[in-house]
Amino acid sequence: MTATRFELPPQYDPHAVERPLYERWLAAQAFTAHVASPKPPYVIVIPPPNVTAVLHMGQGLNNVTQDVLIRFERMRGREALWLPGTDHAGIATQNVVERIIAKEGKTRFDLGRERFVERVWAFVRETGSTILEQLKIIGASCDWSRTRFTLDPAYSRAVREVFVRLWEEELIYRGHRVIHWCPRCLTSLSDEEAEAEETDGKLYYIRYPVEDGPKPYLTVATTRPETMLGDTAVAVNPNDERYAGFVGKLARLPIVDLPIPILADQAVVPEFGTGAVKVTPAHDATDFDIGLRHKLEMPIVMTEDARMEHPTRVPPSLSGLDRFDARAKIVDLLKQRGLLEKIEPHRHSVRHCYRCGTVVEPRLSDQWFVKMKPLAEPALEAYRSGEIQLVPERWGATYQNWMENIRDWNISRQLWWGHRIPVFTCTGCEHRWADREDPTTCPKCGGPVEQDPDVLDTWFSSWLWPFATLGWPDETRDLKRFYPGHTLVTAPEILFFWVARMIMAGYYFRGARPFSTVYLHGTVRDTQHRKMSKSLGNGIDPLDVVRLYGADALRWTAIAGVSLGSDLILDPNDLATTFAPGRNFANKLWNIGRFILGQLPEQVPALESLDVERLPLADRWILSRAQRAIQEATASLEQFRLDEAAKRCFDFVWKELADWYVEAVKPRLEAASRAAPAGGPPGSAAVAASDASAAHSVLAYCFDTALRLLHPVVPFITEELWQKLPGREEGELLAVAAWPEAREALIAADAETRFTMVQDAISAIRNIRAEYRVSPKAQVGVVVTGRTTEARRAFEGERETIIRLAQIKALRLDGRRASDAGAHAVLADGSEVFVALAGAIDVQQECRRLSSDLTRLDQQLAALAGKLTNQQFVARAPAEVVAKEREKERAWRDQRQVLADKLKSLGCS
RNA sequence: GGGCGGUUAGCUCAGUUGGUUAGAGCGCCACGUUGACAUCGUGGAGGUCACUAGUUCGAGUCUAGUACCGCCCACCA
Repeated sequence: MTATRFELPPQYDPHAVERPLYERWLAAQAFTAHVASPKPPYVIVIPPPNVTAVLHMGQGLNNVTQDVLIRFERMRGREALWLPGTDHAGIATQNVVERIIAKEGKTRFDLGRERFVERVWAFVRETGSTILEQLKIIGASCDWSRTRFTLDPAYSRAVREVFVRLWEEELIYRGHRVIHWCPRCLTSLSDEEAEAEETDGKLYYIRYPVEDGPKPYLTVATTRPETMLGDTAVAVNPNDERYAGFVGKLARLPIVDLPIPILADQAVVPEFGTGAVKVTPAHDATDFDIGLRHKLEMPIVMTEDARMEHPTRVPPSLSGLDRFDARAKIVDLLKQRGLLEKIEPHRHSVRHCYRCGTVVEPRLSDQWFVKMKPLAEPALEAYRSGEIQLVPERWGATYQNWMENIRDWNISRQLWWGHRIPVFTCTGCEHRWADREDPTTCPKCGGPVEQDPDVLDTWFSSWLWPFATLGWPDETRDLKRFYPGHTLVTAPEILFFWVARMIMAGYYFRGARPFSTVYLHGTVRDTQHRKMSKSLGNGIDPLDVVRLYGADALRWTAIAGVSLGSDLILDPNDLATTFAPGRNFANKLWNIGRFILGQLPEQVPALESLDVERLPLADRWILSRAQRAIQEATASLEQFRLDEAAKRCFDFVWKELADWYVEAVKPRLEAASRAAPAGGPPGSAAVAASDASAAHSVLAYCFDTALRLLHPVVPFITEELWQKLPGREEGELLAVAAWPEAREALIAADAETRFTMVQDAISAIRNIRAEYRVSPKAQVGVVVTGRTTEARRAFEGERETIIRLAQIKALRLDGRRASDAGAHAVLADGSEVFVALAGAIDVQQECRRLSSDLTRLDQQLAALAGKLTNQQFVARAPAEVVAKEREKERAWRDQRQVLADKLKSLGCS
């Protein structure tokens, strides 16, 4: 925006200022953290978005929250580092590129591993910076000079180092067990990556014929009939007397037509289903354990993409069928043979792949696991001792529960995109080891070596983010200066995936917490409280919001619209309403700025040069309110109550500065501009000028303070306006300016009380005018009678304010009035307001008004009297509470008296 | 099955250790363009704080239970 401060347009135009300002911040390196600076550090590492991601509202909320915190701490004088970057996101990214080449009619197997990975790299190089650029658009003050990617060579070295260390410490092992397998992504998943979802399914009761048993068959219940092709036993609980006679006999597995043992195992719950369960060791984790205990065979009867296949167990008619088609067909076959007893509806949880939603298939395979118990202990202790705090605190129980019941982590993925597992096997002597370098020959026998084909779980690299981004394992200057970090801001969804594991890695590899506070914000939802998602089509594109209403409006809604830990509810069908508060506020701020900047001379005297004690009441009031705003906003930010901080600043700017102070000070400013050229009575010009000059100081100070306080939430508009304040030096930036400090000397409780009386008087007059429908143009006469000396002084001091804000012609403060034709009001302290309305007044209406006030007061007084005559209350309540109630009663009685007198004098019945 | 959260104005939500007449934004009604702002101003209407019982001098706030909504965890197949 090139306009000078005297010719700003009446509407704030975010597009004209945002990009140039961001460029300016970058050019000034305002967001760059310095290793050599003497300031105490404050570090946030970004939750790295997927490298292929485009910004969505959840990330908008996440990043704006981080930006508020980092900007606040930067202004407070800390060496603030917000470290940005992206995650290679193994499965997700591989899926994206697989979809792209699918359009060319190819699969990754057509390309081969090397060419496919090259293809992914090309894609990442092309699109990988998209989301980072989008973060700039919403104003994120990241230190872009430190941007990291989890597949950077340096970062990959850290991943490899961690793997090898864990290997050396024997915390990594090869496990042969049933894991979660995604038949679409063709990879194994960790327990966390297989999301349970309640589903309405069916429970099939199937009869397995029994040879020489007490009965000719045994009925088992299953939700997955197709797995029966892999059954190698039937199990019952050892204490289940119903089946005692069956244990040790053989059942005939239908369709496959094989004999399988009936055995007893503790894992079987007698109450569920029939109490007899089919055992499929290769396709069910519990059955696998049973299989181990009873040394059963464990045939795998499905292909990796979940089609039925087995040389002897799958009959030709089922071979090659998808598992769900096979299920239907098997159910038919059982029906035909009279072996299907019944089908019951059954609600149970089914696990799905967290990346593609496919139903996960439990599958027996060999994978690499990390032993987690040794890692979890310090992480658990960190929470218990308070070294790491969760905000809101209630997530602590969830964290603790997970840590206490932690299970080993399957870290191998059958993918191509990611960190290849650095395990090597000699094809000669079968020696197997993990290596920091790529070996060409076996160190034992010199034979040829093969590397493990799998890659590591993406989270196995991101759990190192707080230190691998700073150069670990090297003891870099960055690492020494910026580790440990401070605040981690994220959604609870990745508490286990990422946060818990970062804490474990931090203690294990660095011996120190990665951060001291975990701030967990809510989820972005639509008005039906559904999570915003691409598939539901209920999302809001943050960039659309920026285009329509500006980045600050987006930020305002994301911060002021959501309290600590709660979800952010937005209406995707009504962006205008959703983001209007932020846009309106920005515009208000802009116009307050327009007015104030237009008033200020080039040289504004510093506040320090004023004798605060002698300032007009309104000035002392607003200066005091500014201190409160500073104190309260700062305290709220320190407690992560960002919405409270934002709203407190909003109220200061709009409800206090604009609605009252600016209006109160206008007469003085006008008087000065009138007096200056012509001159009135001797000396009046000088007085007016000095009054105005003081007002300039107060205005400049309050506005400057407001801009500083609001900058973390709405950085663009505040910077733009701040730049236009007089006295700005070349190159000065609000982004790195000092956070305001409250000054005790400016706090004036008495001024606040007295100005409140003035506000009450004005409101009372306005109320009467509205109620009697007095035209705004009608300049009525008003008499205000202060009850106390204090009140009278206040009204006298702000006489001009009352006249102006209540739109009145004549104001008397001596209690004398021309007639009784008018409307009355009684203020909280018993002061009286009389508005002369000769002609317009309707005595009946006035009576009704006053009596209804009286009735209300009487009701309140009655309730209060009940309280005060209650001996229990007087005896048990704290003395100050009782005193407060007594004081209240006195004030209400005064008000009542005044009202009653009025009614009497008006002759109301 | 276990654990956690929510239920306050038409809508979205505040209400921090129990203590003024329960608040805000948006929406609604009335009036109004006075040179900062109609993306505005002034005034107003609107709430038995989900329900029940309890603790207490006093409960939106604490306790127990009920109902509905949501989230997390869990090897009952």
